Amino acid sequence: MTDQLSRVFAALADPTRRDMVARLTVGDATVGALAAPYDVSVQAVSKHLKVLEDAGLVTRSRDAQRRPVHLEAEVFDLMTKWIERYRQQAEERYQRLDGLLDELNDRLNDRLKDRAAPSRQHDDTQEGTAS
Amino acid sequence: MTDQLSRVFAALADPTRRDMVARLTVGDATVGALAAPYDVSVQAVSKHLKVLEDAGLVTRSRDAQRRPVHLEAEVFDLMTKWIERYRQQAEERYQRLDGLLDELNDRLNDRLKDRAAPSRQHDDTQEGTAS
DNA sequence: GCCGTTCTCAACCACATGGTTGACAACCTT
DNA sequence: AAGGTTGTCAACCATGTGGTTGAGAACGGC
Repeated sequence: MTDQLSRVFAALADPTRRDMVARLTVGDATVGALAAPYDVSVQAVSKHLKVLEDAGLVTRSRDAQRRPVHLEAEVFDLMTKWIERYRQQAEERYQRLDGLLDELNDRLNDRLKDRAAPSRQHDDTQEGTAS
Repeated sequence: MTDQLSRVFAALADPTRRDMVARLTVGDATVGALAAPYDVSVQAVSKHLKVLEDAGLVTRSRDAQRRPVHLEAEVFDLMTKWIERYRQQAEERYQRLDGLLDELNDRLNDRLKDRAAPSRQHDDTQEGTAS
């Protein structure tokens, strides 16, 4: 799971981490402050932050012993872009009522075949790489 | 990791599964067809599909031995809602240029204090639960 | 009825993940 | 200098995840 998009999704797959992100939208916070509401050790929270940091969702600076955590909003765009792209396609497809369309398509092909077109080649190059 | 949103994010944290979703936006497909491009066993793909199904991203019907897979677009909304909510907040905050604002705020408070206002209470009820 | 195709289930394995505790680095306070 | 606060790192443990292989269910074609 090396690519950034995967890391972002994985990071947000945990409710605790999602909650931390939510709380960080109102302002930076120290590790201790972030840990307070949860019933786990500070070390565990530190690990969660590392995951968020590796995903690029968060940065940690320093202020004496503290390490204020800052949310990086730009990374959200990565996800929204990916999601929007396929959500749109999926919805378009839904509204096209494919079943009917496919049937019409088959009939059309039959007619074209009748009119002396050579046998069609099956198209299997569709890849849709998700990078 | 019981809640749906977590399952959706986790499902999309895998590049192979993301690619399958991408390919499903152009139309339903059988397990075999989905497995073809990847260098893994059909069983592995079947497992991936189970994950997507448990997340509600996909449904499997049946047609003789085949099990056509269909993408459920509605679940994407769960994510977009969550993301948009916090992305907006984060961006607003970013554009407010908090550092400067906070400083101005402090100065303003100092002036108000000079003018006989009572001491302000700190607000710590902000929680941002992510359900 | 038998064979090939398509797919799932079960058992197993290597490795990642989320939690713990203990040690300690870095820093402010006194 | 000594001690408290804040946080990370390392080792460990239980559980989850993504892959494998093997067996078999369900079905169409001959």
